[in-house]
Amino acid sequence: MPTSDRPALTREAIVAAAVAFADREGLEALSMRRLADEVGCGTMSLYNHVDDKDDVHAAMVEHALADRAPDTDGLADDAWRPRLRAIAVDLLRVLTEHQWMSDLWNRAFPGPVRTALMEDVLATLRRGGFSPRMAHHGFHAFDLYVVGFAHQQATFTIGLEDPEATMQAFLDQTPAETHPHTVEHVMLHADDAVPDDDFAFMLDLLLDGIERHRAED
Amino acid sequence: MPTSDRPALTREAIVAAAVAFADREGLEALSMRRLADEVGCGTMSLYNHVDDKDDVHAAMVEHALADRAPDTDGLADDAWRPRLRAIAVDLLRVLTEHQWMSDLWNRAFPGPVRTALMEDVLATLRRGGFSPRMAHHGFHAFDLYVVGFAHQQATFTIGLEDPEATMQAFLDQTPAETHPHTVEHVMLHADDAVPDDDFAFMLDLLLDGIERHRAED
DNA sequence: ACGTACACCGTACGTCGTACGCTGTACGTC
DNA sequence: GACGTACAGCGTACGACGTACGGTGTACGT
Repeated sequence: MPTSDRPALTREAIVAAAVAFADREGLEALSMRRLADEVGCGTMSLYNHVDDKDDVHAAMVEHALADRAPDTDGLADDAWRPRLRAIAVDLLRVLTEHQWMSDLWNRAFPGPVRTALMEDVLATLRRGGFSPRMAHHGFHAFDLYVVGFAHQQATFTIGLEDPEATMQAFLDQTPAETHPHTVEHVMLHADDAVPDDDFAFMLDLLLDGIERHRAED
Repeated sequence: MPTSDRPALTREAIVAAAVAFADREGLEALSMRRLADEVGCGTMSLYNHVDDKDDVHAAMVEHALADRAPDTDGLADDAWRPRLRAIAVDLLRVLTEHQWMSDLWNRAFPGPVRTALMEDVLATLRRGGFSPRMAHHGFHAFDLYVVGFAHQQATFTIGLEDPEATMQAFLDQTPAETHPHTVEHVMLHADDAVPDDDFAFMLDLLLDGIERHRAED
């Protein structure tokens, strides 16, 4: 059992493998045994670099969130609206690239990377002229919107193995006579496949709403 | 092994027991074995009335959602704003009474009760003068807000076994010099324990935002 | 040359969801 | 009454899971 001549087991390597695996096979397929196979080590060897599965989850969020790169070049410090928009669009990109992230968002303990994002949003609001109380509300609304949207997208797009059949099953159980508006709604989903439109609408709803309260408290 | 002289095993009884158990011990503590113990039958007997665990989850959501009772008495059909507000407040009540629901919301296949809620919200918007497209957007924003808020509340209030210590651990790892706004934000959480304020703020943000788009498309 | 520390991992325990097949009762048909 | 069938209930078993524990070997400070 040589301990050298192997690439050396690292926390970073483990977490990166976990992210890659979850991207490929989904979060619920990720077990400590499969992760060890992926890394190429015994199952229990993982525990030399990781506390437990929750620790892996938290580290995965941090790892994936690390390539966040909001495009705020040339934006003034107090240009809170375009800044928040850039942060939101970029965050949605990361959340979309890693479908498992929204699941973990509220479960995993926030690390430094997530905290930096938090500070970023809050600082943007405060520099934009919002009071601490309004920045508080704005932050929560922002978080809710972006992550919630990504979560819905993830569960509806990927969570279902056969979206077409699932939608048909849903329509079969909701007669148009008693649920005309629901059927109409589902049809809108079937027609245009543009969730980008939804996201932009909700984001503007949020930003517009916040702006109206900028002077308060 | 008498099959009678026992209260008779029913799908309803199983689901009700599952809801009660999850309310008491949490969703992750709910296993098919423990549920069987709760009901007072063998584990596999459950499967005579239930497809699998996912089926139990979906039925739990339907069961809990069934005592929804929005206070819309005396409200005009086209009074969409107070109607939506009443629906939201009532839905939040149900989601708060059953902390596990927001977890299952996007996972469980929607049954007739959930569909009725959907139809209720959409009909309210359409009767209020919104176009199909705007009702579509409004519905999603509504869903996102209410369930997302409940989800955050549930994971932060109950998900943590020791909220006090967890918050302190978070503060310990985020120095005030580098993250002044984050610390400020967390302090606001510690000071006033009024999430009602947060919910009302976000709900009005949403309703105000929607109202501005009532004439469109 | 020896002691210690520690990365690695084989084994094992208690849990999970559920497939399978056996039981015994209830009931429709003569 | 006798018999056949259907079906609710459940004991057992299988393959997964997270992870506690203890052994084993290498590397390194002395």
